[in-house]
Amino acid sequence: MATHVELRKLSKKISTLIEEIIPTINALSVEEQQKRLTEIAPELLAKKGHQKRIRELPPLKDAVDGKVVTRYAPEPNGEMHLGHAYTAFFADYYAKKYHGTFVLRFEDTNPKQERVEYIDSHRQHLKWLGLAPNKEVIVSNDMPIFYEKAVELIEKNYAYTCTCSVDKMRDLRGEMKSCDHSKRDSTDTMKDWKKMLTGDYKEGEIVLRLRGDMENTNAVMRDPAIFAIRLGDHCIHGKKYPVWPLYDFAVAVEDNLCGITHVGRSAEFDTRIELQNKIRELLGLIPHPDIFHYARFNVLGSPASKRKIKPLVEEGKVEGWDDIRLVTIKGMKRRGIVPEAIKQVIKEVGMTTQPTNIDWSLITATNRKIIDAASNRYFFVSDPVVIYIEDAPEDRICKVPLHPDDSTRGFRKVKPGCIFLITKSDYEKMKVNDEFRLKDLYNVILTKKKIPLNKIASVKIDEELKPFLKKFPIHCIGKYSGEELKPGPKIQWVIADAKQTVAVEVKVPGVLFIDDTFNENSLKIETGYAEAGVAKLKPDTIVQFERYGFVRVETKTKSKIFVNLAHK
RNA sequence: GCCCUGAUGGUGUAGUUCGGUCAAUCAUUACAGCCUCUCGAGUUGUAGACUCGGGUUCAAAUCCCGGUCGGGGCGCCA
Repeated sequence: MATHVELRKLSKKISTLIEEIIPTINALSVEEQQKRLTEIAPELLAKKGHQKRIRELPPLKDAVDGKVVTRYAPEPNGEMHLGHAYTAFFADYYAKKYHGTFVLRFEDTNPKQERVEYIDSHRQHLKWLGLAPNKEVIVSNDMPIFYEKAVELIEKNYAYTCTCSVDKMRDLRGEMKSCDHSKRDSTDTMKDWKKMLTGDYKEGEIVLRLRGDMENTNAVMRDPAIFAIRLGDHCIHGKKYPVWPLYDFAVAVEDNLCGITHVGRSAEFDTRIELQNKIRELLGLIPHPDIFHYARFNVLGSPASKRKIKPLVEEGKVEGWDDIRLVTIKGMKRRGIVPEAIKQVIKEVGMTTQPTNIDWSLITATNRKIIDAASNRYFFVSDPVVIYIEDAPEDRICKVPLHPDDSTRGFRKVKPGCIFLITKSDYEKMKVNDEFRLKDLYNVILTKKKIPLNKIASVKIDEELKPFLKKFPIHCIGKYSGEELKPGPKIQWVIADAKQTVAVEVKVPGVLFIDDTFNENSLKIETGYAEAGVAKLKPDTIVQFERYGFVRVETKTKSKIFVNLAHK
């Protein structure tokens, strides 16, 4: 009926017919029904094909190919996090989609907050993410223009200076009443404005207000301040400018200067559109950009806001802004989340207008699929236990592929002896007489548990090995039981020899917050040994420790290598 | 308090503009099978949702009215 509109008039008759015929059909057996259907309409029997689609973001309103200008406009007052990446991604995505321009704009109009290092940090992280602005703008460089526009508003009497306190003004705005200053004319305002610029007023004593509408239901329209005195040292301009534009004024003018056609931003700004449009109208700076909104983007247990992270950094509850539990770009990079995964997740979540609380599993699952094919495999034994293998074949070389699905990546070769390290949890699961396989090597039957090596007469241990073996209190004995590959547990191992292993320390990230309370156990350190090849890996390499997880190499010292667990 | 905004499985999304193809998409998650010399990847299957109450209609996730709940704003922050 969706396609055959003409049938809709007959809908009553049709439903009657349907009801009449249903009992007849139901009386038939399933086979019978299938047979009949094949005769009448075989296409209905075909299974609906499930296609994996690549999700595309919705088209932009009024977008003209080649003319779209988007922006990512962070304030350089903190580290870039997932929320920033979200905005930057859309700006980049739509600029590319419509062959337009992506502007990176630093909104550095609060001298006390901004830092040059953050400007740099945003640039670098964008690059790392593969988001490429075509143009960069630093808002504070346009201060002369802002002053010019302020004078224009004052001359037209669209603005007035006001010395009311913040508290008083808050009350007045609540009551929808103007203050006495609003009655002053443009000559008085101009005098004050000049005094503001020459330093005759102190910080906090006076602001320039827009003549808005004190009775507007949208409270931001009630004579908002648009310029204020700020005497701090600006990171680029020092003390050159005593008076600074406030957010809405700066954005309204700057969007026009940059020729921005489409703005994506998070929904907390939606009430400001009216104000920014009004400012532009008063100054004749038309057209307005189109705004598309999306809601805040949260990761469950990992706050993104500076407000929440800063205390953690200061109290030392996290290692810094690049802590691997955080969703700062730095942190995710260190953890081993790759740019493509971040972008895929952002695209998948899309531009919903309701606040989202995505789970880390969405990020880790996406990341895992991307890095799986590119990550070499290594054996790692955490919390090791020593096992001595009786009758172990001597003088053999073990050759293991670096990747199970891609032999072109090469192999790692080791010469095993008869003493190995295996993971304690594997050991604990096994009983005496259980058979298991040292993966890629041979089968072993566990013969004795908890036997110190020096109590076994048949074991001869190199003097050289003794100090190394002392570190492991639990020992056990196994017996070689053939080469044949058969079902059953296959466990990872490394050779018990300081020269053929490397000590590894793994940082294991957990969830930072559980129901809004800080999780004291959110970071765990695990130690163990990996095969020697791991020692040669360069920092920033991502590999998989088999049956353990994907890890990113962080740093190394002569005797130890430090890695971060990205995820299982 | 006033003003925006939103509500689809545990989580994230598609579908809502313009009612019928929705017996609701894709993914994540959990479990199981296959495959695999990893507990990874791949693959197959199973589980799980239209916020509630009314209304309109032959037909409502979709339209209308009311309730509930969530998020945000009301700065000399951005």
